[in-house]
Amino acid sequence: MQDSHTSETNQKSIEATIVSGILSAKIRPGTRLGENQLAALFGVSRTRVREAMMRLETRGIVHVSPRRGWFVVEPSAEEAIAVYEARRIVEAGLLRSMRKLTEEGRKALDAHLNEERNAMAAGDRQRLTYLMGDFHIRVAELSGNAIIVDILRDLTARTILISMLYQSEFHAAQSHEGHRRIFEAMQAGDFGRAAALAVEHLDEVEMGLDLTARPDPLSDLRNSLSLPLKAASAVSRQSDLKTTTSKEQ
Amino acid sequence: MQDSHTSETNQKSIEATIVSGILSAKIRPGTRLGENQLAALFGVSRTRVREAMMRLETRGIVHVSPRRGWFVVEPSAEEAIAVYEARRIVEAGLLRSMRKLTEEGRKALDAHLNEERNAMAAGDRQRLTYLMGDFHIRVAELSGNAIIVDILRDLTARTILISMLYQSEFHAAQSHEGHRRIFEAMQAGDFGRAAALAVEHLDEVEMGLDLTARPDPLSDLRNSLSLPLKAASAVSRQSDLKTTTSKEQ
DNA sequence: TGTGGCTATCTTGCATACAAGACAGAAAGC
DNA sequence: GCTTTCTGTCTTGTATGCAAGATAGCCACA
Repeated sequence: MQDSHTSETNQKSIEATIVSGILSAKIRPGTRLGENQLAALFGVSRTRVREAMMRLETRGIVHVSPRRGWFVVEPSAEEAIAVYEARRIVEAGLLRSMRKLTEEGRKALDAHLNEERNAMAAGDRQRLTYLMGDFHIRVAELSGNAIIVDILRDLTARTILISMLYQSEFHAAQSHEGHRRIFEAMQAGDFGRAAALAVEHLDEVEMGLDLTARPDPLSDLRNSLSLPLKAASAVSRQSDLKTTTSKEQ
Repeated sequence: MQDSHTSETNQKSIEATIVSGILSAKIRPGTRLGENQLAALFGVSRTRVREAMMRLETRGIVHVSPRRGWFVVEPSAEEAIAVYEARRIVEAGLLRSMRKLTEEGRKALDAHLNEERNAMAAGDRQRLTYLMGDFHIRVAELSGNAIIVDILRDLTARTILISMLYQSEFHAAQSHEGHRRIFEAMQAGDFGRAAALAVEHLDEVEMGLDLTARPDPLSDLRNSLSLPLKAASAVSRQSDLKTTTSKEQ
């Protein structure tokens, strides 16, 4: 893929490499990302690694446990629900805002669905995971709105982490069918239906999760004893303005 | 407002202070944010300031001009359009996803609309700018989804920067009326209509912009010649005693 | 065997030092 | 007077050093 880790690596590539690794299900939730390790891997100093980590933290991809290290986030069940909810909101809004599917867009999605089919036939689960997420990013790209694309990319990355934690079986065929139907509605110019189908599709995937399965079997014990380790799931980043009281939890 | 800049300041507060300053229209687009200046203001070293800047950069709030400094973003006309588009997508999706308005929520919005009225009566433009943006954040807060709230907060901050650049007149009454109607639809439980009204409202505000007015009349010339410079018109720094106010651009 | 405490080591947190680019203003040349 | 060049200063870019917390393992001891 990338030309090893020559001195060429600019700082953005650390970020991109990690996100890419998550999107393609090569990096698991909870993976420790040591500053020294990454610095050595990318041939830079800790300073640049830290900058990348800070950026990834604001994107909700990693979190830091003070003096212990950086970890790929392990979304809690509550966070998982919030991510799916956010995706439904954004994706439905996105589809509903569309007015027509360009020929170019039609081709892109069609090609993508073919890739999904091929990966299913080949039984390549890792690639399937990547493709299932990528479909939604491709839809976002059709809007031409970079802001929305970025938002959905990060949400998709989190979604993949969630499925690595809570998804017991992988219903690829079901997801593919969902994508196919969304595409069909878009092709028919019925974006309201496409939006409804997208919501339905995300609901299905969310329903396929076992949110009672704890990522860390001891997490509730830890939490009740307030013994931080892993999971530190406390509120991603709240409020630049009026934090007020809602610390609840 | 905030308890000065005691040694207590943690790094998040740099971020929060700047975003808050933008949301309340106290920081103008293009403002230079020198690392040394901020470090002195907050009583920390440049390291922490840089971390905050990096985070704000990923949030689309500031950008860095290599070896020249950090600046509050000055969205281009194209970016402005993208921001409004993104807001329409997210806010419409959000409203449409709602099922009911709780009594608590109704009270919060009602109180907010009262604040808008008061500020209009008082003619406090800066506060009005803040309130007009805050309405949308409050709506997002009703969803209870922190992800959506964060997204909309950042988009709102950018919106305020955009209006400071391109909005010649401030149609506060019109915006207030838009908010009132959205609230009314929500109260009636008609969230589809609320979403449509929100889109309409954002359209109106966007239409009120003069996107042909360049933030810097020379920017295109500068860009084409890659001659960066920007005098950060007025206000920006208080450190030097140079009295030569830039009388020409 | 089990328990408590100590220490060595590894981690990030943060500040600082220095390098290098960008700019402004003086100086030089015409 | 006008332009060009040079140089000093200011800015960020990056690495590194040191402090301090967290952890694991060892050892003493009951």
